[in-house]
Amino acid sequence: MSMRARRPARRSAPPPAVRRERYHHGDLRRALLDAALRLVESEGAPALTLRAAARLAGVSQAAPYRHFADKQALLAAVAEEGFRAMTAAMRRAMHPHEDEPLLKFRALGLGYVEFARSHPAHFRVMFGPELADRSTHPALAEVAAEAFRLLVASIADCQRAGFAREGDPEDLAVTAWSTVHGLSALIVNGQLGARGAPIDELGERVTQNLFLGLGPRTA
Amino acid sequence: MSMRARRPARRSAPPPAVRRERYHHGDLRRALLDAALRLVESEGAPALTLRAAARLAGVSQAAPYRHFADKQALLAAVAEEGFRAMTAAMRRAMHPHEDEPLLKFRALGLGYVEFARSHPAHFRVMFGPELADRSTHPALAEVAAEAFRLLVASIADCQRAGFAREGDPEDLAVTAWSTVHGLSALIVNGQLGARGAPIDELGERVTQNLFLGLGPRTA
DNA sequence: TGTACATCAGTGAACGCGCGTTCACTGATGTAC
DNA sequence: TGTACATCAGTGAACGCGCGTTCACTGATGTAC
Repeated sequence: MSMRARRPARRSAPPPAVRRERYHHGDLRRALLDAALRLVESEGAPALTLRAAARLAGVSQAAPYRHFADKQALLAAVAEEGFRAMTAAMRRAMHPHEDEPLLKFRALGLGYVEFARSHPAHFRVMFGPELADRSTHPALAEVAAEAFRLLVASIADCQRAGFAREGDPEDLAVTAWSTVHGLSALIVNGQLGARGAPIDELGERVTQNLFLGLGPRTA
Repeated sequence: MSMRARRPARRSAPPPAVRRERYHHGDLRRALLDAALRLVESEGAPALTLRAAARLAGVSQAAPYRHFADKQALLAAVAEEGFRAMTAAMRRAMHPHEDEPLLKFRALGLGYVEFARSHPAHFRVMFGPELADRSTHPALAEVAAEAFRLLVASIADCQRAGFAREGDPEDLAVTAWSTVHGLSALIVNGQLGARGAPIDELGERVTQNLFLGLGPRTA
């Protein structure tokens, strides 16, 4: 017997999604996703299991299968949320620099690193090997592509303003992405521990170098 | 009863490490490490378990505990081997360019990326979150530090030759490291799949950009 | 407005699995005498 | 050279665990009439 009280339904429209004394959840998919995010953030990626998410959402361990085909599907949904949050964070960071393409570009990079720093496990899920094949997760592929487009556009802006050297912006974008992604990965996995500069400054310094590096060549 | 034949010992010195019809292995530590490397390379990091390594080495599942305190210790040993191999690969790549600091530097970067490309799972173990805390694995910390020193020295060479701009070489090294590490991570985790340039060329292009970027500023 | 019923989101129990680790043990080694 | 014995690298069985997934089921919903 369950410890959950069984009360008669009170209305037929979905509830405010807070009550959980009912047989039907209302929005279990959303609740599972939130639980999964909480798990990833607080316990790390390996703690993200279907069973743990169900537990945290207060439903039976078989319930998630009504909303996610399998574990990968939940993982992909978590990554998708991650890309959305990251893109939003980068946009927020860029916003104050609307008229200065180079500062805007740098803010984007700092936003990327800052997102990784504050959501390390989430970052790992987003870029981890489990989801390397995105062909089965088109929604994930799309949000990831959108983040990349933001970067390419920012570089193209710099080029138009004469602040970045010529060339295929996608090409420069891969370099810039590599730099901020690498810094993020190194920080997140503790590889820069005892290195001279405090972590806070690394983002500044590295993006500063990157920013110098992408400038137009005078030679 | 074991299916292994029991024969009387034939000599007391350690055997050529190939025979395995004896009760004592001879160099089980080495054999377990080799098994672990094989597992990581062929099945990926999650396949690396103490039991699987024991199986592959042909010993009981409890045997590894005579040589590794726990699973982390085996993992750390695998990562250590990885750093050694990577450093060796980079040195090999740099060798032909002994007198051209900038080419040498670039070869180092390409060597890094190439190592990651050809040993993706090993690369993940080396930089993964499981081993983020190296304080308990001093040997691992040392080989990792050596790789970083190689990079710093290469940058200092470039500066001395006037091919790289001024500044703390460690600072520039973190930028360069971020770039090659990021590119490696993105490639290894399949994030650059459909992107324009074939993977082969990405290393060339990105290191070329990096290389331009670190050059002395004329402005 | 009232009711039969199809739909489907949940339940709870079970499956088989492989893992890390511990334990008391035994076989082989090599050293002290 | 021969032997007793301490050492220790292996064995094999077992522990408890949590996982993904499946199954037959039941309770609630909301629609057709």
